[in-house]
Amino acid sequence: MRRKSLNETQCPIARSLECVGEWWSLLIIRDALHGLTRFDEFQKSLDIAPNMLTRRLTALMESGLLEKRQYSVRPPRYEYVLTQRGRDLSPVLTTLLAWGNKHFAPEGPSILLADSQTGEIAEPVLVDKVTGREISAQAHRLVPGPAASEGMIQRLQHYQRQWDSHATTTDAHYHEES
Amino acid sequence: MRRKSLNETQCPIARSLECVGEWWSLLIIRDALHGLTRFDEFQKSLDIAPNMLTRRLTALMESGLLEKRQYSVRPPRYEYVLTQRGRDLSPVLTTLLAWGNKHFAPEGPSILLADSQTGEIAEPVLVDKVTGREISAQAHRLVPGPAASEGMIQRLQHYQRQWDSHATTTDAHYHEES
DNA sequence: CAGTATCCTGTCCGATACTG
DNA sequence: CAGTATCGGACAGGATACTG
Repeated sequence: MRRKSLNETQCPIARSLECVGEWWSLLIIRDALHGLTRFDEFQKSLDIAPNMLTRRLTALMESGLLEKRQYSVRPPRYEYVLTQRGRDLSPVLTTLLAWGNKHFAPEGPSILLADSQTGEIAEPVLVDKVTGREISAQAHRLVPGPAASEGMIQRLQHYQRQWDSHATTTDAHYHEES
Repeated sequence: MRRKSLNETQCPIARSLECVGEWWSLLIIRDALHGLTRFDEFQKSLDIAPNMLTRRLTALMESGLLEKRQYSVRPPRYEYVLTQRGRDLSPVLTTLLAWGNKHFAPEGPSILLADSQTGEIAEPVLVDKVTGREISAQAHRLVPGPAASEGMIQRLQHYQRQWDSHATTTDAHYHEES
């Protein structure tokens, strides 16, 4: 395949990007999460060339994020629906949305998340379901899982050392940036 | 620029992807979050061609995710450190990690997130900081923010209709139409 | 060590034309 | 409406050589 280094990588982030790294992928998933299912809905919404859309849809199906379903026999018509795997990308898109709102919306956000019942604006935060505490670089760290290879363990140890020294040496100027 | 449709888009997800859509970007940020700062640390960790690394680092600096800082005068040496904007990508990477663990680790995850104090495995979930409830497609929806254009409002209304019909046809029990 | 300078290939992506 | 076929351009990404 294209990037040999990744096939050897067990890094789940790299593996995830293998699926949704291409530019349109996440936007298609975004629209699918919004309920779009048909070819021309996607095309109009994304303003994407039809051949590109075909390619991306095919790739997403091969990755198991979308399923093609026939909804009409005559004429034969298909719709593209999210699998569970695709739906599970929702938190990724939500955090991406929050990040974009925070950093690329000088005149205020144009899209916000709201509670369906109360209508109140929601503020998405990542927390540890076990302890309820907010996930942070200080309070959490990465550890090797059951399937970690020897190389991965080394890598994580290396990271840990890097982070330790980084944290102690650069803590000072963290606070002086606005 | 390359994708004219996106410059017109106010979608914060699209704007975010404008920054980190390229393939290496998020992996570099991942390593930077782990404490890597120097050119050759990145290069060894990512196994990336040096010219590509230069290009990506430059792009990330132009997007305001990284800063170049001189840490030695003679010989002149620079390090690449995350800005606040770059550090704020951490939740995105964490959710991506969780997604990868869930869907692309048949023999179990190779990397997990753990509580630094207790060592307990953490389970990242996205919740609404206001209500404390978990963010879900059923309990939350997207609404136009203060800077939403007329087109964006239309778009969100369109999404809402799509989602309603989708929800009622596929999961009738979720939502009684009022 | 920390990159820069070239050159090359793959492919992402767009535009257009066409089909059942 | 729901795509497929074909062509071409831009650029991400790779390999290699070279520099202070």
